[in-house]
Amino acid sequence: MGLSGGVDSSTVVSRLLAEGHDVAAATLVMERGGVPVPSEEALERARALCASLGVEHYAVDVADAFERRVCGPFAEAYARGRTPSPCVACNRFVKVASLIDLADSLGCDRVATGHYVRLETGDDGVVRVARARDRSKDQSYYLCELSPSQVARFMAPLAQSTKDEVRAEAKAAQIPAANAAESMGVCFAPGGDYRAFLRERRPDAFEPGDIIDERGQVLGRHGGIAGFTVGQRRGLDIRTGDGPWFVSAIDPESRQVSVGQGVRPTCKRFGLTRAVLTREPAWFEGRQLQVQTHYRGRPLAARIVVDGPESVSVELAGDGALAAPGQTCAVYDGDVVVAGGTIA
RNA sequence: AGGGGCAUCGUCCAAUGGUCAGGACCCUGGUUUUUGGUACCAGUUAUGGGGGUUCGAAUCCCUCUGCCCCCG
Repeated sequence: MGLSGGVDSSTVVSRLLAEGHDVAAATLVMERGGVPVPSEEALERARALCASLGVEHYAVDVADAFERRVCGPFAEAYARGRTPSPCVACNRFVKVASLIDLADSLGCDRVATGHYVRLETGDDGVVRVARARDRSKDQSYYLCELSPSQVARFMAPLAQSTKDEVRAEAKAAQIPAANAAESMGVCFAPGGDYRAFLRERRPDAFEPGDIIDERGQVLGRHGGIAGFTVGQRRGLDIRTGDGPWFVSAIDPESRQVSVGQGVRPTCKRFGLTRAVLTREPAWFEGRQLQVQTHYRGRPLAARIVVDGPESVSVELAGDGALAAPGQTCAVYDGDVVVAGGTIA
């Protein structure tokens, strides 16, 4: 059981116990810039909770994996003019991966977290991640790149719960974290300031460059490509007075940020790399599915063509979507995640 | 050293002589959010200077300054 020390995971521990499971809890810890993540308080809450419940608790240092699978790629992506989705990578390569490793060493069958997702068994007998009953908290997007073998061992005790129910349950069970604040922002950048983190690690991504329109006209200067994302509007400081401008492309070689005027730049089609598929390629053929290019994004009707083992093409049926290279795109069949990948 | 035109938020524009000079973009802040962005909400900033007419001037008159255009 992954126990961060927050409300959700704390509630999951007591719930699993109540259901009669033999539970061991693990808090994944690391140090970022001299600051412990999660906080000392959260770790202490987790320890205290386990002590009071009689649950074994482990603090697992995941600093190495986090650096290699999340932080490193995060900085690298920005330096290449892309916009990474660190939480998706973290869930797959750090959180769930570490928990499974620990489960193996302890002889545990399954791993659980406090994610708001549901698990659904398909007509082919394969278990997949699906949207939580509480749609407003649904985190299936963040778990869309879990491998099938990971999902097979995954448990999602909060699948049917709402946040309010969890808070009430935590309160009733006298869990100290009941009133803890929601986490937000990148966990590894102090104060959530990812740009300060990047500036220190990749100063080259903060070299000034030109802001140009589609005809190559220079409209302004910028303070580094790491400050921009395709689709971004604010921060360009373009004062033509005739409508907003949006970032349409970022070129790391020339350090040029291209912008277009008027409406948000949307893509009708784009490719996914490092895609994780939970269906056979043939299954996708001609099938009407939905894609989501942001955690809070609306699912959009689309077709998927599998081009290779980890490569697919997405073709939107409607007006297109804001698709920033480097971001995660989740593919749904209704409520069920059938694929996930990185926007090319 | 002829003639004509224009000067309003940071930018681009609006305002029959009459409510706190309006909007868009930018910017700032907030909401939302286990990424970045988007979206939504809110907010700051202006009548080039000086005179005059009028109860009242962004608006009419004079002048200074600065731009633009046409003809020499």
